[in-house]
Amino acid sequence: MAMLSSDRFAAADTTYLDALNANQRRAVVHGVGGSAPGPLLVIAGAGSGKTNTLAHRVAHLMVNGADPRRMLLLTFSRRAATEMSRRVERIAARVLGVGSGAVTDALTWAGTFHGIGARLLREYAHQIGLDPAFTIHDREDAADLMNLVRHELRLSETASRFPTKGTCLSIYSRVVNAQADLDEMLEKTFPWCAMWGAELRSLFGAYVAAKQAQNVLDYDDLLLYWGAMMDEPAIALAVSDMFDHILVDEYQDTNRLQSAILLAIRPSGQGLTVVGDDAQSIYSFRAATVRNILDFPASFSPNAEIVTLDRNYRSTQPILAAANAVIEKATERFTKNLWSERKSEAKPQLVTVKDGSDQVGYIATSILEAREAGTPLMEQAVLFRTSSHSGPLEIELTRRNIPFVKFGGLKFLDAAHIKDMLSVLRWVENPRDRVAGFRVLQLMPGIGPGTAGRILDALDTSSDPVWALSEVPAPARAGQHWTDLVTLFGRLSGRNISWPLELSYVRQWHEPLLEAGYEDAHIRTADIIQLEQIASGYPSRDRFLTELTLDPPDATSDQPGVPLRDEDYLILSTIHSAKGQEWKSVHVLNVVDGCIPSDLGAGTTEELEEERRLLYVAMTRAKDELHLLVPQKFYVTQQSRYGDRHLYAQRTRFIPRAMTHLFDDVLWPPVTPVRSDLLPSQPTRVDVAAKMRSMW
DNA sequence: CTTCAGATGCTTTTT
DNA sequence: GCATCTGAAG
Repeated sequence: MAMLSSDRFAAADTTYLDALNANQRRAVVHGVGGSAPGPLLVIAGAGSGKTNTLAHRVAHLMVNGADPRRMLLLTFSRRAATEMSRRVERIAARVLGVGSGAVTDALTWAGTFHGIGARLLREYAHQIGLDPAFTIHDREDAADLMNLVRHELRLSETASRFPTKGTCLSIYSRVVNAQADLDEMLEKTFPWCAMWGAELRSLFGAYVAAKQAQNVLDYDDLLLYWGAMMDEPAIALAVSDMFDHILVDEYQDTNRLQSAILLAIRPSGQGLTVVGDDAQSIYSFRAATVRNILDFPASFSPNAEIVTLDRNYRSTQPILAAANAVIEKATERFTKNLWSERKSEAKPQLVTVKDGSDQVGYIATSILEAREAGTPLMEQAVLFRTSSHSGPLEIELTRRNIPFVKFGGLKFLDAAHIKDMLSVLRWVENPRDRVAGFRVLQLMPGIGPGTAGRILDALDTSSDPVWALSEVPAPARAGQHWTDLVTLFGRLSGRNISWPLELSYVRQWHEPLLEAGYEDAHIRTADIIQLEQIASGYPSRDRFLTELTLDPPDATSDQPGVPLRDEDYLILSTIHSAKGQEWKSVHVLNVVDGCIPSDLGAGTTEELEEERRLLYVAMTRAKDELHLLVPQKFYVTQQSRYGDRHLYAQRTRFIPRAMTHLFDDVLWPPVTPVRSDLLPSQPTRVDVAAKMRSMW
């Protein structure tokens, strides 16, 4: 990237700035050209060209001599990072005349907090007493480990019921991410578990010890260890020194731990830019706090500069008027109303339907009509609060042959047989990882928790796990599976097989177990073939495991095989996963009390406010057409105590009667007879480890 | 110790 | 409706 040296472009053509409005331009050029720009906060409303502005700033910095390899770009997901790189590429290519890919390749430090954390931790592992070969537990693995520890401590045998593994992990995670006190957190957020304070503390202590013994980190550790690492001045200095510019996207969804890390890298705020919108803060369940944005300016002296982007380029004025009305009722708000010049007569639609099946029928019909009118499926989306709400719709779409891709909810990687395969790889990569080993061993007939535990104990005490495994007396009923596993383990550990060929060896071992263990083995085999395809996109086993855990493929599709097909398809997404996206036409499912706001989220005022912002985020995804669906009756499943039942639903409280004039009221099906075919059917310098332990 | 059957209880959203 | 837990049989 030597060709990006500064002087050559000092007088470069900056016409790309002309396309920006005044505030966007202020954000883009802030401090550029001076010695070091001071901290900058960009409050960017929905659809205000946030990504574009950020991309322009990155490009502008580069045009003015900044080295892209010394830029840290923290985004919310890797999808956002890719999108950002793509746009920077386009702008920079135009101005600098650099070939395609050159810029993106140079922006090496672009990713999520967790992803960047993992990279830095591997790099500095030796200095903080961490084995750089650590493996990473996703949420489910972490819960499994929590469960093992929970049983070891005999907490499952308490007289009254102890919180489940998932709840324990949520509490732990929340405490860590909010940097809060356990007892306070229990009191405030998990009152029904408050009686278990002491037990939870000891559980968490043992959990942390187990993670350390097994050389695994969970998601939270990636931030926690990174943060702790920054407490060591020498390391903090070294890390700070790697970057000239740090840009953070979606700052409203960062938590205290993340902001602490950021401030540790840049106490002065020099070269630091954060972008966010408090009206779109929807991740407080993950301990994100809007205080990060509010407190940002005053964290530095002189204070950070603030630029507000309130012109919306996405939606028509009637859609924006409705969205503004919804968010206006928020009890606490800091950003201004958005405005747009996109005139339109069409108000957003408030569609009342009888029940869930009419809702699905309306959507399918409306989507096909829009497609006939020239809006391809890819320009349309259906959004919902909870992943499971899309179930009936998915059935109907499949029935009508409408292809779709779904974001959010259950992931490809969560399927049991995929986890089985990955566990084999993880166990080989890190034989101390008991969760992985436990899972692999129990796949074989005749091996249950007891036997698996003893085998793992034997491995733990040995310095050569491959040898130790071959010394274990073969469990009788496991038969050929056992000897094959020992061979496989030895082969993969020896690294004699090239990646991704390894995976097909694992498959060969796994196949007979798959066929014996699952009724629908042949469907699952297709998934495993797809897994092999995904694997071929990664250079090595460890990269594959790490990046797959940190950045799992987030879409599932109705058709097996190639995940992203060329043909047209509809987008189904949770509102959370729709963050940052936009479509011409948007349908929102179940805009009724009990869904938005969710029953579970209607407890405290804060939770309720977050649900309001969620509806706001959903509405502001739409460019031209917005349909909010209000089924009058809807079916509730899996409710505690009362079982399944029908509920008579009310329109969401966030759109009271006084607000309905901003919408067109639609009743569906219309009173006129409907064609029957349209009716729906159905060397250690800091002992970070000790620090972690002493927390509990 | 494993395995299976029946009982029990519990749910959002994601890195 | 599902996953998880418990208890009894093999």
